[in-house]
Amino acid sequence: MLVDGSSYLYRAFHALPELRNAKGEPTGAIYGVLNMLRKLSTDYKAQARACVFDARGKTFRDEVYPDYKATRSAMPEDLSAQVEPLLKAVEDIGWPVLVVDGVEADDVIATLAEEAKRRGWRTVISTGDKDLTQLVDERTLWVNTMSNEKLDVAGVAEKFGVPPERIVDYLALIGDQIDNIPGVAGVGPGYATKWLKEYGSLDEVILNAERFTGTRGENLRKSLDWLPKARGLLTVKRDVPLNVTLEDLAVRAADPARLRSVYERFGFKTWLKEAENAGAAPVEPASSPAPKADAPQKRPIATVLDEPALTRLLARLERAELVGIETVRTAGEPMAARLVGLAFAFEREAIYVPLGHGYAGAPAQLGLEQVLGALRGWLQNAGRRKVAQNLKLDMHALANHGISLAGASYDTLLESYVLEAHERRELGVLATRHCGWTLVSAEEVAGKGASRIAFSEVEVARAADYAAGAADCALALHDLLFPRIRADEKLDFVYEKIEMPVLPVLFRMERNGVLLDAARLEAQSHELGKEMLEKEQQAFAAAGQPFNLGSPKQIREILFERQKLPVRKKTPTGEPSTDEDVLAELALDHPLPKLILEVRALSKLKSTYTDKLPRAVHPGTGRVHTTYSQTTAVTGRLASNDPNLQNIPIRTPQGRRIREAFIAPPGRRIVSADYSQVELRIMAHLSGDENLRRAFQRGDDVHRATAAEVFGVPLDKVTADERRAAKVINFGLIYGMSSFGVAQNLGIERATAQAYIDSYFARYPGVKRYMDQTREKARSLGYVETVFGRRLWLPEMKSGAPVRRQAAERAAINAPMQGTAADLIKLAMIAVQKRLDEKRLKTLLVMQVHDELVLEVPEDELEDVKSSVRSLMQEVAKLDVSLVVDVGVGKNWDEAH
DNA sequence: CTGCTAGCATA
DNA sequence: GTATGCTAGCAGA
Repeated sequence: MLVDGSSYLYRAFHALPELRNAKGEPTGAIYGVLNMLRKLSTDYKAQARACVFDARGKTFRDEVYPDYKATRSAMPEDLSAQVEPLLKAVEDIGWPVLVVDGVEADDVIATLAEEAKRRGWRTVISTGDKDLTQLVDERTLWVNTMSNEKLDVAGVAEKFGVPPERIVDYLALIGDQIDNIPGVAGVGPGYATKWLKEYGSLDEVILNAERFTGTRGENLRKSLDWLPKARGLLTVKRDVPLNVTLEDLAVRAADPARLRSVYERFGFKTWLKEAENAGAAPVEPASSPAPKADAPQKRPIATVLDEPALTRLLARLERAELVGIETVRTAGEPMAARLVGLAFAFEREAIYVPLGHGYAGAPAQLGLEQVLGALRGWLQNAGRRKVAQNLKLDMHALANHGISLAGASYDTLLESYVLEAHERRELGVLATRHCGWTLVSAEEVAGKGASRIAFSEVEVARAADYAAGAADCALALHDLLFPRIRADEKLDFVYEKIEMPVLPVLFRMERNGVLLDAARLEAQSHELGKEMLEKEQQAFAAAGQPFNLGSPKQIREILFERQKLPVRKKTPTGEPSTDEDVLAELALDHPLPKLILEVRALSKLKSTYTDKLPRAVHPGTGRVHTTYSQTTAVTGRLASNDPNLQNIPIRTPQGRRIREAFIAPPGRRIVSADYSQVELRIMAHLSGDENLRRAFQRGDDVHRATAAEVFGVPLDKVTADERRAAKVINFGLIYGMSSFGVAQNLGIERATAQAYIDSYFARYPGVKRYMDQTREKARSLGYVETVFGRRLWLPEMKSGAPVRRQAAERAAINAPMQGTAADLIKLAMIAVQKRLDEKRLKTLLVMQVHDELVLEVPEDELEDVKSSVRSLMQEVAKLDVSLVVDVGVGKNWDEAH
């Protein structure tokens, strides 16, 4: 029995929830690997066994291939902290540990397997790594103890389409992402199998390389020199020198005292109890949940199909202190969703109420109207508190049926966002990470992509597992996450005073939508189309042939291969770039790049905006309803999608015309209120820099003021170029700039850019100090904060890869400014909506674009709204620098600017 | 049909 | 240099 401990170490670390013992030391990976070994001990009765780990440092593969594993990132701290304790623990539970200097676990395993083979023994190799299937033969079995997959010779042939002795050929063709060994570009498992079946072996494929057609054939020919090397790297060594024999690995009984002390040390309570029962108890199977001290229990699921059950449900809902809810909805936009079922979790039970399952053989269900009629009072009662994952979606689904959800007190999506903005937070992911649960996913019950079925077609029992499980999980997650927020004054403020209160404001904005002049956009589409056609013809003439202007690949061929224009930069995949910067530069000397740029600009406007926006108009309301994501941007900003209303063009006159189509209905006006230079003002506040604060207090044009300081000229003598350079520097500061970026942006030498930056920091020493402190804080604490205490974690600050680390440093500089601005406008939105409600105004908030609020205002409310929105936004917080808001009014969004 | 890349719109 | 979302093209399966 040969176990690849290293492969399980990584997989266990990532697959299991974040376990810790009482001392707070991470134990998840240790638990996972020990669990694996325990399971193997019961599944197989071996006479010799070993658990093998990779040694640190270089191996022969690094010698022959310097890029080996070069793309692998450093081991996370929580994992590396577990390695040494794990090695000891494995020994303590009675498994010999092998770590051989300069040799990878794979090669040690292969060498021992070879020795066993010589002796005629049968061998089981347990690993998560498919590469080792190359060792499978009549007497050698490959098993993955995590997934329970077992492969013998026939199994390997079936899974990969090639026998074990061809696995290295197969792997060489595909390549290995993890170990940074390239294969043939464009060849995946499908083609690798096909080729090896046709030609028999990699050597034959290489010999017949000329016969392969197309891009894939060309790629194969490019890889001819490399493929044998790749195969060499992927072939395990079966003859490494070892100073152990199979006799040394003979299985011995574990020492009960050592077992107990291991389990005790790591807090594996179930195992400890079992070990204390003198080894008589059976070994716990691998599939049992992690022994997490405070892991919640899943609630049993029941389904409500008749009136008495509904009556009982309602009575219990009315008594429950807090209820987890989940709506099952038809797919598509939130505004169009219809209810298919409702789930509730409280006390010791999770309940599913199917409403619209209509497949053949579906059980008789209560009517939608009947159920909503019965539950309406509870759903709309603000005193009955609810929690859900992504409440806004449930609010929309219910609103579509005329129900206004009240008492929506907690949202686990927002709780995770406040606590761990940098982590993933799909419900299933949260369930695993925090509860150690595996949830039934929507994909599992309804399928995905084209084969997805409507929830109304899903079996009631399966939908119940899914929906009641989700409601249950929301309640359980809340119990775990909310106390962590309450315990931290800053996070409590962000959750209670910003995120939860802005949620209903966003909901209202989404339902309000914005009125669109679709006919106007369609007319613009038509014009843009005509213009594009003309430019396209000119481009074809300049190229001497027609080509697809939307294809960077074809543009590359025309410009760099046929016309031999110089390659200015490469894309991340190594192809010559044809982006705007490159084409703009080439356009100085050649006609074609300019035409391509012009067509691109037109095509972007047409395809993304004038063609698409009219189709986004909701048939019921005649307006466009975006969805704001409150938990996408790690900095605290909102994101807008379906459609994105936060990237409507403004810079070019042609683009601006699209804003003319965002209109107010008769008798109303569009009002736009935007914060002026808000991020720079926040920087002035955060840094306390006197010079910068003074510029804002005096009401100076801040870019002009910066130019005067940096270039040492009087304010009224600043040239346009100097102001432009100062503006680039100011923005650069917000983004954690480098001299390289500034130089590129201004088209100047790097040294000159550096001189500007030095001069800036000399004139604004407070800013310099602030930047240094922020970097230092991010490094030492691992996070940065906004003025209001929103926290952004930056795990990559400690990355061993300089590029990643520097990117994290720039994010650390930017996040407090971008994030504080996001906090400010969210607070302002809450205040504005509150006032609209209190004064019973008919004004609607219709859009938010990061530093701008857009409202639709009845003419008789204009004066009131203009002044009150301005003052609410300006007074939303007292910073050391005053906030300035510009307000504009118009019949459309463009005029309002 | 699905997922990725290149490119580009916003603050 | 920060933070996003969307589209067309294209290759893989």
